Amino acid sequence: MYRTHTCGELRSAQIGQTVTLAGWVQTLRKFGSITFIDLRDRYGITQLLIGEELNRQLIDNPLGREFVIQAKGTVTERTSKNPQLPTGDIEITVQSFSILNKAMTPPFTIQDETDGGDDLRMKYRFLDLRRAALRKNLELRYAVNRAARNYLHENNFMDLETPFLIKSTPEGARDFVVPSRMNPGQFYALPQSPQTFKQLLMVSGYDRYYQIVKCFRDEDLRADRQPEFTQIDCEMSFVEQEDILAMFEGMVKYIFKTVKNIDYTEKVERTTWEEAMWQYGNDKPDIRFGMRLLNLKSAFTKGGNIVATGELIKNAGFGVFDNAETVLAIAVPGCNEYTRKQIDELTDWVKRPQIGMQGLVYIRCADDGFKSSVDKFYDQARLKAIADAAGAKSGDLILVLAGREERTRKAISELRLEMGRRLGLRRENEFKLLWVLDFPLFEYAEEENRWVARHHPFTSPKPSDIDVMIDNSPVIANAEKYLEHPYNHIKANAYDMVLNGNEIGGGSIRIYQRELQEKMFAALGMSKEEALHKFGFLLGAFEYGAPPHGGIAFGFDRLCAILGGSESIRDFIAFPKNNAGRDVMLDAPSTIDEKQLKELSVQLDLSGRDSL
RNA sequence: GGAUCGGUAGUUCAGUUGGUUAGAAUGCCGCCCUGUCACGGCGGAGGUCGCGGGUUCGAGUCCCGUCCGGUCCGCCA
Repeated sequence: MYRTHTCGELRSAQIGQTVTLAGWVQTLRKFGSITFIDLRDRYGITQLLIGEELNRQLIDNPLGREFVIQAKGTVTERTSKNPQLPTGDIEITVQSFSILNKAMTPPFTIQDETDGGDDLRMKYRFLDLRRAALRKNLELRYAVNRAARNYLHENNFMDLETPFLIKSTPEGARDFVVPSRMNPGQFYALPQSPQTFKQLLMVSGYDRYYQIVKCFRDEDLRADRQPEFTQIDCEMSFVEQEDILAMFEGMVKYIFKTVKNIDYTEKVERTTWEEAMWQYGNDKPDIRFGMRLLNLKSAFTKGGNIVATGELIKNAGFGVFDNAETVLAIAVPGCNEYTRKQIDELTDWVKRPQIGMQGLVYIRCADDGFKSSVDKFYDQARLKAIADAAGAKSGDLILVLAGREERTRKAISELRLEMGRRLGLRRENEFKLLWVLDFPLFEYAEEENRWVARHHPFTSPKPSDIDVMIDNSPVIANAEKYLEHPYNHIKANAYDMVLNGNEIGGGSIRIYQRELQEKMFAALGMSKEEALHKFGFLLGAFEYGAPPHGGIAFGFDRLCAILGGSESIRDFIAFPKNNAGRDVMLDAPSTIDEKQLKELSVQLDLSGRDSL
């Protein structure tokens, strides 16, 4: 037997017992004739005491960090206890020990505060994973996994596996492809999600399906995006949107309770996509704080009333505002004392290429009036009107951005998040859920001059919009005026769940009738033949009794990262890829040899590429 | 595809206006130490300053190119 106990479980209750432990040497502390060893495993750290006699063994067989050893000894009360360790009241007075395996000195310290950089830790991921910080992340991941499974199991969902080698359908993200040896010249694709399979399972009558499953997308990476990632993928039959929302806010609340012991009792807030864009400039707003947008150029709804804010800035001779497509403002609470330097710094912040604004207008609100960078153009009365419309109070600082519609909206949305962060309004241990509903069904793809599905092509339109879709041609006659095309206003039965400004899940009520699905494919510019070739199996299935159905998928890695209080999902994946999609430990991807290529009937053409 | 920051000891970093033998901390090695737990004390080893080219009497430092890594935009739910 290698061990009788783990390194995390012995307490003063076991004093006197003879035990055997096995683990890794975290640290050695030598004192002439005695040595202390912190022995570590997955469960914790226990101190070993090597006495005078045994200590001589260490001269011939010296120990080092990360050696794997086994030690037999007596659980003893410590003369000086360590309150920072759960096992800190006891130590093992070692009677005998043996080295199970030596270890090279690790390239970085295996401690909570490691001295290793990201790249190095990625290369030696197996060492990094020994650190308690990463271990806790993976434990949290497993806890979320179990909670989701428990909840879904209790609600009659069935975990059904779907294939990874499937058919490429170039809609949405780029596919990873796999050449087929037995079918020369042909390729499988790895699934971007099990979407069509779960819909087919609904047709088959498995009315509640789920899977915690890997999905693959060949797109550029981010801190919160990996080429292979895990989804909690779910689908239900005989449901309307309300049923799905209720079921899955239930799941997220259950995960909160089980994993974080948080009672999320309040109702999950809801907003429409349009409202979210108006109020936050963003379809995944962080609603832990207010600071909503004021549109100074066009009308907006306030308490059901349309307020024509355009009047607030008109006819003042300020060209920047007059010529801008849109002018958006936020009232930052308590910041009217920002110095010139601080405002200059903010101005530089919005001028960075990632934000891309030309400048920043400010209005300081104080009891004795307003002070702004546009005093030349706007008198006190008008500044007050703007401040009132923005809901600014004395002591606030109003920040205004002007420019092209989309860019300015994105910029003010980023600025709002940045100010929220600076003011500490994005509290790490506060969790706020939000449903964003009624997404547009289509999105205009400029390069292709056609409509693309905003969610995916299986999403159903709102019932009231079905006729709009049926009765109108998707053809965009005038690309300049795509905004006015009826398709631009069609809303989908699609919903996203947003947590603290992160999209954690999204789904829709699906199309389940062949005719409407065909219309959808046609709207996306697909010919009948093409649709049949790509999705004939699904269209066919819809003719054999497809039930109404819908579903949702949660980004599992991202959910774990947020619950763990981290921005980066890499720390919650055992073996992640780096920024360039490489596994630096395996050094993958890599070239394959000629023989393999030949078997696959694949020829490489790397002309025009800088390197392999 | 683009922007931006970084690459100096095993590791994390400092290195001023271009100027002697490139530093610190930590890790590693050796000696001392019976109560430490970030142990302590003394000593030591350890560098192609990512790579290539250029400017200069002289380059870690300036310029050009390139590779690698982080973050972001585009892309992607």
